[in-house]
Order: sequence, then structure tokens, then C-alpha cells
Amino acid sequence: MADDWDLHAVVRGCSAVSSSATTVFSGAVSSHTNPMFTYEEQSKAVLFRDIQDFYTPFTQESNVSSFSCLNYPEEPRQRQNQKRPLSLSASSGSVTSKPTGSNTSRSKRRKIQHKKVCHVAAEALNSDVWAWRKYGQKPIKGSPYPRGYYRCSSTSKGCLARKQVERNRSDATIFIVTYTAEHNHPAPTHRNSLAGSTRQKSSDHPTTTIATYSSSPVTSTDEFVLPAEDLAVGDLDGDEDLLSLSDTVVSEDFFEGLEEFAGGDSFSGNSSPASFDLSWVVNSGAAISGGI
DNA sequence: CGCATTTGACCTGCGC
DNA sequence: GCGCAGGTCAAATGCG
Repeated sequence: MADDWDLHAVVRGCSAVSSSATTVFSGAVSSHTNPMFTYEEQSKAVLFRDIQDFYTPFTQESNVSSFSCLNYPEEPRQRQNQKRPLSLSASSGSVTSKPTGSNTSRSKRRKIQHKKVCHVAAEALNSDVWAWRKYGQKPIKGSPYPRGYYRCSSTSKGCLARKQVERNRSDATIFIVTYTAEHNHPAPTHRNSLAGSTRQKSSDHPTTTIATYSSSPVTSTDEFVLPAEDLAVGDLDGDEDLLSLSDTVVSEDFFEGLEEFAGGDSFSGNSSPASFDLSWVVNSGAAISGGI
């Protein structure tokens, strides 16, 4: 599985459709004239799509929306009475008596949420660099699967980032992850330790116990993604810049390496992982190699 | 013992 | 105004 693959080929496929299509491979495969475009190659391109998804801030537009994640300025039902900006207390959990004011803040906050919806495979659910803490779960009408509610583990520092995870009701292997608000702090540098603190009590809990690829082959043909951790950055300083897929979990190094890989020019605004611009890779002619 | 998860209750927004 | 659905809280529980 060490077949090299050319990012150009993948990216061309992406580029050809990214301006209008929302699914990289629906265009890359169905419209691409090259019948040798293997599923594995498709998966790798989706990988990059989702890397960008994971690391693109909610406020960033265009590039993201042309991939799989969708940014919603607000919920359809949350379209009126946007009364005030976010101003939740640093720790909502510190509210002890459920005062009305607290709940009002909550509801108002909910109204103005910017949401970003991603479809991810089960394997990728634990792939983002942030540490999440579950604070609720609700059955959702019309879906056989409950929705889990998670907030950033750094809530005590005032981070309002949240995410919701629920299974795709039509394809249980796919999870719909909705990110709300942004982290107001850098990503944890040692994700493994944070992830290790996440315990799982329910087999239905979606954010832990990541199956390995070898034991959990991908069968879906439309929404498979790889966790960002499985991207290793290597050989960054030679003429032949390479990104490679690896079994090694290198999430804490991933973005740092990408930044180096891109020469620091491809990041819009700051060094946040969320601002990684895949277009640099697209335009740079860099090769991508590796395998799952 | 500290911390994460579970889970029932509560609150709010929205549609009717 | 009422009921429903979604989102959050917080006490209880359990794991490491």
C-alpha cells in the first residue's frame, strides 16, 4: 500500500470540481477520464479535503464551503432576535441554581451560533486536535441515533467551542459533526494525553475507541475521511517536499510541519491550524505520497 | 480522589 | 398560549 500518488492528479480532480461541487470525488471519479483513479486515491483526496475542513475557522468562507463541510451562519430556525453577541460566563457549569439569566444567555447564544457541519467516518471522529467533554445527549426526532453534545475541555478558560455528534440516519458508518463557535485558545500541544483522559462508558459513544484502518476497512464510497493524525509530515526540507500518510499519530506535529512545508506563506492571518490553505499545496506542485 | 460520562430535568425558541 | 423539539445543566455514577 505504499503506492505513490500525485497530488496533482488528486488536486486536479479536486480543482476541477471544487468550484462547483461539494464532494471532491463525486467529480473526481465520475467525471475524471482516468479510470485508474482508485478508491484509495479517492480517499486520499478526501483526506485533504477534510484536513482543510478540520482546520478552517468557521468564519472563513468559500474554500471550505466548496468541500464537504458546510458553514451555516445560523440555524434556519434561529433567524430572528439576534440580540447580543456571545457572552456566556466563563464556566456555564458554575451556575448552581439555574437562574433565568443563565438560561437566557444560553438561548441567546444559541441563536447566533455559526455552525459548521462535517460528515466524517467513525474512524475520524477522534481525529481533531481538540479535547472535548461530553455534557449531554439527546434523542433526535426522526433519527434512531441520539445526538451527543460536547464542549471544549477548556471551557473553564472561557472557550465556547462546542460540537454535536450524531450518526447519519441513512448510513450509520458516517457521523454528522456540527461545530459551533470557535476555540479561543491554541490547540493542545499534546493531544494524546488529552485524548487519554477521555473515557468511554458507552459503546455508542462516538468520540473514542478509534478502530484501526486494517481492522475497519472503509466501505463507504462517498464520505470516507482519514483522521488528521494519520497524516505525517516528512521530508520537508528537500527539493522533494512530501506529505506522507502514516500510521503514526502525529497530530501535534501535523500543522507545524505543514506550516514549514508551506513556507509559512499559505496561512491566512495567523498560525492557527484552522487557517491552513490547501490551495498552496495545490499550486505548489508538491507531491504527495504514501498509503493507508 | 479527581475527572469524565450518564441521564433526567429544565429552559428556550419556534410553529401552530 | 400551548406543545414540541433541541440544547444545556447538574447530580449521580463510575473509571483510572
